[in-house]
Amino acid sequence: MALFLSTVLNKLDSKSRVSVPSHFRNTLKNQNFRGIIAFPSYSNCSIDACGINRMESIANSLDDGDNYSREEYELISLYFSEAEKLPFDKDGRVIIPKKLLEHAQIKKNVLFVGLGPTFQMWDPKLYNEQKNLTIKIAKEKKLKPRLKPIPMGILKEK
Amino acid sequence: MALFLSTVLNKLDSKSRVSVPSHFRNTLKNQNFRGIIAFPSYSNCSIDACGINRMESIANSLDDGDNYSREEYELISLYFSEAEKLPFDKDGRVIIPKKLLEHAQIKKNVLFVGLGPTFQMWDPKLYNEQKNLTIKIAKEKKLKPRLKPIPMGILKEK
DNA sequence: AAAAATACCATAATATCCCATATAATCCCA
DNA sequence: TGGGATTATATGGGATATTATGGTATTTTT
Repeated sequence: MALFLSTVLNKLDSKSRVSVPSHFRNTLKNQNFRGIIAFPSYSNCSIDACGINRMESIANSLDDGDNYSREEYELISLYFSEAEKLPFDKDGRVIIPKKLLEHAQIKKNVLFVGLGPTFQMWDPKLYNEQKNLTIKIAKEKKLKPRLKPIPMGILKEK
Repeated sequence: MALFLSTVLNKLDSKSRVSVPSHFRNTLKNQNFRGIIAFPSYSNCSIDACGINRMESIANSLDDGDNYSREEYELISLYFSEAEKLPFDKDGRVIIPKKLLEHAQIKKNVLFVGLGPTFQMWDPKLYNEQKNLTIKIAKEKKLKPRLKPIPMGILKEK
């Protein structure tokens, strides 16, 4: 499975092109389509993206059966309708459609944010705000991720 | 499962490279990626690290289903965004990104500390302080180590 | 023909590979 | 068991390849 990690800042040029970070490209190397799938995030001002294999497996699971409630089904359908297939050029860049740029309020810089199975593209400033909010909420609610990269036992020592 | 033990001091060179201790490398030998995953520790000034298999299993559990609240999901996503995939070069070294070096205040020396399923990278001086603090607190509270020197025991405790 | 999309090229910065050496660990045989 | 020989490891530096990014040319669309 694809695993997108870390965050990288790249520039949007006058033709709405950006380099997709090379390690993201490597992660996508043996997928059925040389490029990315991108669509507006419904929960915030960012662009969601992933490789095509993920979309295909979602499509399959949509097809075979009753995995989803009606509402989920509708939501996923919406994704498909708004998703764009963005191929890499020779240098590993993609052209980001105007619609998506507007949704994410991206002008000059594109922040690629790895989220594991997917990644997002953000305006750097908006991302910082979102990130701070997430941390603030986590602190207020005393959230700890149940799944920690460091074992519970060791942390509790401190 | 990977098992990292003991403590090793290595040097950071002018290109931000360090040798990962050879026995750590051996521990990672049959993982899906020849290198390490590293991210800022959220509880102190060190770099947390592990093999990719651990991250993949976290990514999978993120993906399949409703295990998480929205806030938890966002928090875990933050970890992915701050994690770096650091491949070994031919000689078993990794390049540590500037961000991580700053977080851990590492300049010249890197202390590798095995923690069982994961390990950490420290500035030696900071590690000593942390260690002394831990010991001091343990004495004050008259804690006795319930834990055995074999980490499996430690983990099962909790 | 004009505009838009696509392919192609150039370059500076960066990361990667490759080799050389010093040090430490291991082996092997008397 | 000792101690030289051999191998593995850590670390430095130079050469090479990638990457990000800008721009120009070519094709396609309208």
